Amino acid sequence: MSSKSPKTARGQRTRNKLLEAAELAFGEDGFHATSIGDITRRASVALGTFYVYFDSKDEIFRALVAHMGHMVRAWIAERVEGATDRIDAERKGLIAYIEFARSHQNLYRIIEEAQFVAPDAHKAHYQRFAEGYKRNLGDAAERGEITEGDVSTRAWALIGMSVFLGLRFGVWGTERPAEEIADAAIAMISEGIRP
Amino acid sequence: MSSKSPKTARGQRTRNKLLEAAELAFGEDGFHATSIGDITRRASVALGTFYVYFDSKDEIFRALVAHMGHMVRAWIAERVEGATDRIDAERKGLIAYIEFARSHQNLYRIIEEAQFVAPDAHKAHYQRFAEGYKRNLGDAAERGEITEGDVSTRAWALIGMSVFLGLRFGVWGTERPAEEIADAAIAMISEGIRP
DNA sequence: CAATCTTGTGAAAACTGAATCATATGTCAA
DNA sequence: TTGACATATGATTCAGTTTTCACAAGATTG
Repeated sequence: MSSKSPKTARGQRTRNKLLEAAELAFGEDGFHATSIGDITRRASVALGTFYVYFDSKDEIFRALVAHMGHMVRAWIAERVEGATDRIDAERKGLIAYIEFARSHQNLYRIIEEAQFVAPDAHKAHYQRFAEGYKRNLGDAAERGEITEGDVSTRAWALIGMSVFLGLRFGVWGTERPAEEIADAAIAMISEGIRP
Repeated sequence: MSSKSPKTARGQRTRNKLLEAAELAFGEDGFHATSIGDITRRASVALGTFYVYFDSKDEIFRALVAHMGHMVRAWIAERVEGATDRIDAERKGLIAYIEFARSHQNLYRIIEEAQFVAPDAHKAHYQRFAEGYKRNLGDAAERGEITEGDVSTRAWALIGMSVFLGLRFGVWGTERPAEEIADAAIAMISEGIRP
């Protein structure tokens, strides 16, 4: 019952303005360096208006994490669509992840910062990811598209790989095409590095 | 010239007490939720004493990140010693990393939180890691212990893998032995998942 | 065009915690 | 024992922050 949901279209609009402003502010300056005033200033509303829609800074941050979660999943699902097999899907998924990091650096940071601002939300985010991964890997193994193996370890390893490649080649530097990175990484995963 | 280094053994002792207290406090409550008072209370010194040795909260945090960096590298180097080849070294290194996360959860968190508190220190930490990785992978490929491939992508992928496996199976849960996780992950990396 | 509901306002209250500083205490060498 | 320097103290200052609240404005309904 915490967040007060708007009853009219105008209210909905204002709430959205606040969410968009918060996304920018948190993404650029981080959670702690961002004040409610920073958010309302960007949204061009008065300070008090914030508390019409959110109970606290924490709450808007959580709302943002959930929102980002949907975005990443939708972004990737869209781009993995039509993959010929699991390995192709992994490749397309990794390209999508790096490109998401690249084009949504703010959202990417917010998800990572959640580890310290809203640990439960962060954990839930990655656990949801891991569940999907495990199911996909298990199904693929049954269909014989990949070898059998510990799906849980594989899932978390692949997630970590994606997150760090996204950080390094999506956020810190964008000098190399996402495809190139994904091809190298997926080659390692699919063929292995043993000669 | 910023941090005031102690001139006597007593001073050195107090400085260390502060560092240890800060490690506990930051590890348990996070950077922002920890006040200087929390640190000095744990160290059993007065508030003002903090500023005898450190210029700011930021500075002690950075000192801690650097310190942790040394610890992880030493911890891993010690445990990788005597590996028969690169793949064996990767396996031993991953076990070591997960066990480090498990037995030094505070330090592990501090390094991760650095991404938002002292981004440059965080970046430097992982870049240093990546350099070592790249060199090792390159050398191993030359010796024919592993296939040729893009060392940079491989390095960052392996780092991400380690970090997330450390988080999931070292910090969030310790229900499975580190060896089991490492074996599964290294099997994937060395043999690949293509049937 | 009231009456009523929702939405918007910004000054001010209540609070937080980092950093300072004048002063006190400990240590040691001459 | 004295002087000089390093170390320790914590109340106070200072620069914010979040949150509240009494009121104003806008929208909608009968």
